[in-house]
Amino acid sequence: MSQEVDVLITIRKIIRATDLYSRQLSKKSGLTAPQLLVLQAIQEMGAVAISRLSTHVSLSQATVTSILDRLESRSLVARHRSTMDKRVVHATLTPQGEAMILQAPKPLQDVFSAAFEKLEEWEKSMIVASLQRVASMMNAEHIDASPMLHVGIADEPAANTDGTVSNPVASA
Amino acid sequence: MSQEVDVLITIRKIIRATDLYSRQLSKKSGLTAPQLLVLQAIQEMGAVAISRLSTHVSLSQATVTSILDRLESRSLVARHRSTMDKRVVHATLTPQGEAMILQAPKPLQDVFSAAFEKLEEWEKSMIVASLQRVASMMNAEHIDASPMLHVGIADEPAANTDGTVSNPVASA
DNA sequence: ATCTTTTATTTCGACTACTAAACATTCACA
DNA sequence: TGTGAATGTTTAGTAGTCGAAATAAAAGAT
Repeated sequence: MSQEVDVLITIRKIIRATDLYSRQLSKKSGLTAPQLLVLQAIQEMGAVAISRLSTHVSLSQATVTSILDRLESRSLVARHRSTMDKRVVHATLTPQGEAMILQAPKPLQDVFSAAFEKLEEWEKSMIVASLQRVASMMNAEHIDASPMLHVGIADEPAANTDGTVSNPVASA
Repeated sequence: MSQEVDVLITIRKIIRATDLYSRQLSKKSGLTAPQLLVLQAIQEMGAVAISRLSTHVSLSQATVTSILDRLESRSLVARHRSTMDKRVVHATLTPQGEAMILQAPKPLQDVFSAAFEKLEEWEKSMIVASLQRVASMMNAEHIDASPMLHVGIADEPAANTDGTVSNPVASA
């Protein structure tokens, strides 16, 4: 079987495993993977604008907003409108948020983390590099670039004529 | 930032790219990736029970049901209750469904393949190996381990040969 | 024959995720 | 200074996704 197919199948598995893990995480700690990811990003970056946050975690602003809604309703994060620029909203961790993050499982399942940590440095780097390569190959500009050449219906050019992804988060 | 987090974030990017591609597909052809996948499966398998369908496309029955709802509301597929066993529902393509499938683009494969093919052999191998490494580290048996349904599968001969969590409906 | 278990599908609730559009502000510049 | 473009966030609407619970029907057991 071809390597391309291997790649796609494997990606499918990873996506599925990630999703299942997220549900499992949620059952255990009350936080889904994206919620935890956002929480950690805030911890890392301090009071941070939503837009920076969304870029950092590779989710659209709208998605981050809805994740923050849930986190805020549970008092794990707080929003503060910036006084400098009143368009901007900064997210911060509440003490409960800090506490939550400390006791929460690691972002990927413990087993994965443990396994990953044990790898040789070169292998970890290789994995990170490979994933990033795949991500960039699948990335919007590529997807957008040669988009539906094979389509039967190619009635119009790519979604965005300017060639960018039309999302507010901008390229990754 | 830790490599572990890099891995997570990169996976998110890959998931996102996949999703974006599906939306783009939907704009062009009116079908999202999962819808197309289901449609193709029906074409391939003829009048097919929902459960067989869901196994085939690796989605839960609940998910397939909701996808079918949309396809049915657009008259692309039809459901027929089996007369043999009245619990069973068979899905079939309507003529419109057949027509749709003929002019629909292929799923992600082609786009990705185009980029992938251009890589050096060593790089392709590296990517495949890395992805598989990740998938196996995230593997179903680990994920399946804690939820609560590790019924008898504790030291089982592994979940599935393909590494996916066997259909939740079937297991347990 | 009836009661119980198993199997097939749908419904429900929750979450992630996106785009597009609505708002609110700020900025640029005539 | 005023107006229109740009920027940051939220809202609205649609999909996909799952597990769990609800139905419905068939099979098995007593």
